[in-house]
Amino acid sequence: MRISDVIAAYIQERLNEANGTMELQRNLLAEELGCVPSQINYVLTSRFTPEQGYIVESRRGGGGYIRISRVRYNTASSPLIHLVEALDDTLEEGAAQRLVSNLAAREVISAHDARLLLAATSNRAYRDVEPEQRDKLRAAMMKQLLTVLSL
Amino acid sequence: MRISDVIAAYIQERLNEANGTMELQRNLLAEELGCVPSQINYVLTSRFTPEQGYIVESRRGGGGYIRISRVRYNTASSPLIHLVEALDDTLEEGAAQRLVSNLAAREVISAHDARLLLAATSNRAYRDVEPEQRDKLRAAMMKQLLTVLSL
DNA sequence: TGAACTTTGACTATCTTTGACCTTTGAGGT
DNA sequence: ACCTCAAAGGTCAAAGATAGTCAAAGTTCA
Repeated sequence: MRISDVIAAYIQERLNEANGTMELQRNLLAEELGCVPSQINYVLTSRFTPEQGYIVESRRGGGGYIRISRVRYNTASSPLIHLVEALDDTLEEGAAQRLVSNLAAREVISAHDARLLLAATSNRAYRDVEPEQRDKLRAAMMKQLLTVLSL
Repeated sequence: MRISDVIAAYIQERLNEANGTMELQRNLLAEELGCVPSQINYVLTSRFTPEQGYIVESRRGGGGYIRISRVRYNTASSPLIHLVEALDDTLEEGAAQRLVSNLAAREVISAHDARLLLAATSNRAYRDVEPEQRDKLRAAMMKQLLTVLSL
């Protein structure tokens, strides 16, 4: 198993326990999990982005910390609407996969719909599209589908 | 026996053992079976396509993998399988719409899934794709999605 | 014998891990 | 108040680990 996944799982776990917000000390956690400190940053930038519904704040110096919070979606207005607006107009395959897994993990979409979204945004369906156009197509596709799901 | 057949047989075997879904590591398998890694791709693209009832997903980089799933051939979903096999590799927007409506009317797919399929195969999402490529993309997309629906 | 299928390998794309070097901040001494 | 500096965290690029693409060369078969 990738060490990145271990780190991500650890953070998720603590977010669950603590009602959606947690703090950690980078060097301590790195030592505990047996990785270099900057790997924590890698995990944060690749899997806990605003696009995926997380806010990361931090502070350096003595008593420094990294705070991670899950954005709370109030169920009144569909979180998907905001997400669609926030999405860039280009989306890489890996980013799409992470986004979908995240929505499924947070039960914003069903596992069934997640499979469809994954298939619809995978490069496998895009063989006849110029590689330079794929990320734009993927973004447009994702927005279309999320919009349908938000109705 | 062709090496491609050996690879295909190996995958089938493991799919049988494992209830229709398996993961492999390309380089490891290539070494084990004594072929170049790209030959695995050849086998996957020639014999494990949606037309033949398979979904292939993968991930590169450290901890990468290739996951192959076979659709279930239960009677409820078999109309979809036959349909995917029969579909041409080009599909116009109107034809896609009629196809989806028809499937929904016959209750082969749910109204919910029908809305997603329509969105995913509508020209609205295809703005960045060369017009000449759109019908091929639409066909590939339809096949991927119908295959996922029959999983 | 020509079209279709298979085999290979060089090159590319993507994701992860690591480490050297940089910046910020609070604490304590003066 | 001001200075200094150790204790955080941040950045970035290189190296490592996988998988994907493509076209040339070889093989098979109707």
